[in-house]
Amino acid sequence: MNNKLSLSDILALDSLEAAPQLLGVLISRHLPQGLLSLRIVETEAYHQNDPASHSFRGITARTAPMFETGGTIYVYFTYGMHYCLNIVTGQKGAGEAVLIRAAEPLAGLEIMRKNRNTDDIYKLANGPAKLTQALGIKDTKLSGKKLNKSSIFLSAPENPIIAVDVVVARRIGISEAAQQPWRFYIKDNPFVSKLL
DNA sequence: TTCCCGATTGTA
DNA sequence: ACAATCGGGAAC
Repeated sequence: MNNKLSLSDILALDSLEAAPQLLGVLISRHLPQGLLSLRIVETEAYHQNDPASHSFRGITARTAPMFETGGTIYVYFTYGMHYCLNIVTGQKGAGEAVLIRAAEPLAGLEIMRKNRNTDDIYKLANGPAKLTQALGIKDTKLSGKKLNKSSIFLSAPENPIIAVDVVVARRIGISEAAQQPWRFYIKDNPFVSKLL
């Protein structure tokens, strides 16, 4: 792994390569109430040749953003009540994305506490739908928008994650048949979604 | 048009 | 362990 890659370089990678590289990267959102910022600590890779991926069956109205160029945002609605945020990676037409599963809150804590209705900092964004709640994402309007050209943007970390601190694990919430070790998280980080 | 189920979370 | 809750996509 190479931590000298720029963000745009990372977004151009295959999702399996990009997912671990996105650990430690800062994700932020500008809201009228203020700036929210978090450090990504857990990701999962999805790609077109992957039965568990929404892109597996091709382009639809919902999944079209997954087939856009790296840096596009893909937001989907699930379980009748939750939204999850993905960062599309790779080339246009590839159908790849990285699900942001958990992050460490850095700025805008009071706004996130209000959005999540909890004071526990460890529970603000330790799950994909908790993260979107913390960020105030309540619909799929951001899906198809570009990072850094919308309210959501990424920025390089001051202290990049080193490869030895990245743990590889099975994805969560995926049927057994499609299980693959395509989840990545920062070792011993207390803001990850689960301890397995 | 009908039916099944999910890249989850909070509560019992 | 399980209900909540509804849109997407496959099947009819």
